[in-house]
Amino acid sequence: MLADRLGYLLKHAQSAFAERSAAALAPLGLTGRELAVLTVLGGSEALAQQQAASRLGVDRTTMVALVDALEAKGLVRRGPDPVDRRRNLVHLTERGRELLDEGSRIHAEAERTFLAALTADEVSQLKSLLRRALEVR
Amino acid sequence: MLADRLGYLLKHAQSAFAERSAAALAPLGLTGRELAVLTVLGGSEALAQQQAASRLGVDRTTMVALVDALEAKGLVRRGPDPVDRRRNLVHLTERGRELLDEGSRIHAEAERTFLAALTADEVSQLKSLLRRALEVR
DNA sequence: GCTGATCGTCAGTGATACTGACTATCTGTG
DNA sequence: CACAGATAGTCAGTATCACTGACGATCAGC
Repeated sequence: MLADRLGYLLKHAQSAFAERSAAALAPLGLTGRELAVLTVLGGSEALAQQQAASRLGVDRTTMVALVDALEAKGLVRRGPDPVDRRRNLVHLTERGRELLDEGSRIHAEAERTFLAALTADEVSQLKSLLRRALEVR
Repeated sequence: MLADRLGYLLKHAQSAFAERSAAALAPLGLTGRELAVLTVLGGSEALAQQQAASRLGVDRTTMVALVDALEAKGLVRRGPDPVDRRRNLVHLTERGRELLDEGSRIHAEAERTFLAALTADEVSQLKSLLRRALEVR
């Protein structure tokens, strides 16, 4: 049975949610990936591109284009790392933090509607199961 | 927190599992997508390409290349549909059914090792939650 | 002060999926 | 029966995405 196969379920859940989330974020001019970068950068201190990339699980060459796009929109700015000049520290701008807040709100809302068939308990169960499956590797 | 975001969890679970499953299937000369096609075709009667595509959730133009590859490997064969000559009915060959059986075994095994951190109950819980989230749309 | 490693960047590549157009065929209407 | 519109499979072109390999700049250890 196809619908019992993990690969099928994950792939379709992922793509369906990505589509819904992209549509919800479009009015902000943000993609889901860009919001994810803002989220990573929203922590206490600025990160080098590579650090941001590894937290996000993307390649450092992919991060270049993501930061390019965000910088072009004025949401982040690259700055030199005083202690290691190979690195760019990426900071959120004020506008970047605004969009991060607004985007997070929208993302949470998209999650709720996507998982409308599940109770709040089941949602956290689902996330916890996925997290545990991922943590092992 | 990034690891709480559904999109992040789904994307990484999907790609990690796809990678593992592809590696496990490689000795058979099959990709995960090809095995999925064989699975869909493994039902009681032959399907037209479009029917197979919609059950799999892929585009009909994508199915063309998938069937091309499987036919080149001798695992399926295209035949005319006697009642609608626009359609190709796609049948499993004997070898195709052998590889479907072997591939299903390997896929199940890959699923078990991928979800090794979860109990059997939790695995079916996870699948059932994903299935319910998908069924709504 | 050298050697090897790391960071950001860029060009090129491969996989994936889609759109649009085309042919052949079917279906329904008159 | 004839014709219009819809559908199946195919193909070319395009967009996205992520990766590899290379490069210059910089760092760290001996």
